[in-house]
Amino acid sequence: MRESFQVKRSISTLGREFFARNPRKVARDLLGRVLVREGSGVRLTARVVEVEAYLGEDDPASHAAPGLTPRNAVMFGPAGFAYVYFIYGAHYCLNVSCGRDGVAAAVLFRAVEPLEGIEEMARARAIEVHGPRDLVRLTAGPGRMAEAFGITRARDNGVDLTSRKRGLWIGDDGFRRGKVMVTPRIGINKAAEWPLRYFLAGNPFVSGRKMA
DNA sequence: ATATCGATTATCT
DNA sequence: GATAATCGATATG
Repeated sequence: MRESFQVKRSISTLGREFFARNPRKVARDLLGRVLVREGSGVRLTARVVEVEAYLGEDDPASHAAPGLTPRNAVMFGPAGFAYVYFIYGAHYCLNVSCGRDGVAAAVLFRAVEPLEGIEEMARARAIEVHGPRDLVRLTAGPGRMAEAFGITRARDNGVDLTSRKRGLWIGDDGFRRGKVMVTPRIGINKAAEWPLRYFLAGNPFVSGRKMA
């Protein structure tokens, strides 16, 4: 069977070494990878199209800026683990820890493009998907994609995203990303100019401004 | 298309 | 007691 006839490609996990690097590099290389939720019912998969790097204690915008606390502990630990926080009394957001054990760093997942399990995601979001507009609103934005994947702090904070054991992981399906755009991060007041937001140029599921 | 605003709570000062 | 890595609704051009 020729490659072009293949509909579903197998997905391989990303190893610890992938995440144990500078968060800027991890952020850029995460674009085009696949977020997977499985283990209870239908498998959910979605392509990562927008992320932001958070540099740790020296980054005023990072939750790690005040130093180690119970909330941000995962970011100070080894790379490849889920840091989930709750914000504005309403939304969960998913990050993955990066860099060296003992040094805080993370990448925030801001938007994904749904691949499998769209009906399940819509149910989790409590919205109906009819046109392309609704589809974008399903997973474009950190709070939205977290809700679509049923991510909560109680359930997912501290989960090892390099392992399939807990049913939430990051994989590679062989997709070759196109052009990457870099802009300042969204929704922050401190260090607002730092160019640490990365997204796939032209992808409709990217949230916020789509120009550099 | 851009702007402004309210909701709602875990977390830290 | 103030703040926040957001979202959805409403208002206006």
